Amino acid sequence: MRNISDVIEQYLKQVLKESQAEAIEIKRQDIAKRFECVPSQINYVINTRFTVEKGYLVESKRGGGGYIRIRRVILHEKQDVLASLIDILHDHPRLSEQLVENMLVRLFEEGMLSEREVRLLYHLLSDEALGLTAEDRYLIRRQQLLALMKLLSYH
Amino acid sequence: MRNISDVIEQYLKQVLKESQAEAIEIKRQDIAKRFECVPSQINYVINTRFTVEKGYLVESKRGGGGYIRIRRVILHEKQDVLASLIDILHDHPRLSEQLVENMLVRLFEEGMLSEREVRLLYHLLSDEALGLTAEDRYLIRRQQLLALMKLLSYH
DNA sequence: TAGTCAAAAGTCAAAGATGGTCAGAGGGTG
DNA sequence: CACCCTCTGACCATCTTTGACTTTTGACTA
Repeated sequence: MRNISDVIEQYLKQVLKESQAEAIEIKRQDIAKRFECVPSQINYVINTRFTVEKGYLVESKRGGGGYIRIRRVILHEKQDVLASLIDILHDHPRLSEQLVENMLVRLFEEGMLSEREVRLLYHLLSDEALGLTAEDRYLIRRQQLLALMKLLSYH
Repeated sequence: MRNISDVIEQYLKQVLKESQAEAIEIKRQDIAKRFECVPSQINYVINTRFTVEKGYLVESKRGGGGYIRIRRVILHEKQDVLASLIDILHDHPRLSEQLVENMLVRLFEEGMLSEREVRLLYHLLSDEALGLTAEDRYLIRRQQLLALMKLLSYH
C-alpha cells in the first residue's frame, strides 16, 4: 500500500466489517499511535474516505472519554438511497470528479447500477470528457445525475 | 535502439509482459531516474506509445503515494462501427435528440450497448436532462458521445 | 455551583510528494 | 532544407502529511 492514509482506510474498513455491528468506535489517539502518524491524519482519512455520499456517517465527541464513531449507513429502500444522494447533490455546489465517482460507486454497492454502467457514466462525466469550464462541468453533472436518479427511481 | 523513448517503451512493455497481471504500476520519478531523463519524458513515452488505439489504458494519481498505472486492454473487434459513428459525429454540427437516439440504437444493434444502457444514456443526453441552450447541448452530446466511443473501443 | 484543568477531538494552512502540461529547443531523415 | 519526432525544463494541479492552534467535554476543586 502506497500511503499511510490508504492503509488506515483499509484498516478501519476491516474493523468495520469484522465487527458485526453497523458502527465502530475508535480513539483517534490510539489509531494515530498504531500507525505512527499525527492524530490529525485520522481526520484526513475520515474526511476523504468516510464521506456521506460513500455511505458513512461519522460522529464524535471530544474531551475525556472522547471517541470517533464511524457508521455504515444502511438504507433499506432504494428511494431512500436516491433521496439522500439527491440531497448531497444539492449540498455540493462543486460536483468534482471525486464526488461523482463516490456517488456512482455507492449506487453500484446498493445494487442500482452495474459495474459497467458505473464506468460508463463516470467516463462521460469526467473532466476529460466534458471539457468546458469547471463551473459548466458542475452544472452538467448536476443535471445529468439528477436525470439518472429520476430514471432509477422508477426503474 | 536510437532514442531513449524507444528504450523506455521496450522496458515498460517487458515489465508488463513479465508481470502476469494485466496492469503495472510505476512511479514516474523512478523510471526517470533509471533512464536518466526528466520525468516528463515518461509522459511523452506514455502519450505516444501507450494510447488506447494501441491497446493500453493509463490511469494515474498525483500527490503522496502517486503512481502511473498502465493496463493492457483488448480492442473491440468492431472498430469500424465506432469509426463510422465518429464520422457521423463530426459531420453533424447539430446533434439532435433524434440523431443521438439513432446512434445509440445502432450501438445496441451491434451488440455494443445493452437496452438498459441505451435508455440510460438517451435519458442523460435528452433536451430535458441537459437544459441549457441548444448550442450547448450539441457540444455536450458530442463530447460525451466521443467519450463513449472511446470507452467502447476496448473490452 | 462555578471555575479550573487536562484530555480528547477539530481546523487549517503550510510543506511535501507526486504526476501533468506545454512550448520551445534539438536532431535525424527524406 | 523542411518536417516530424524527441527531449527538456519551467510552471501547474492534486493529494498527503504535519503541526500549531482551537474547541469541547467531563472531572475535580474551591
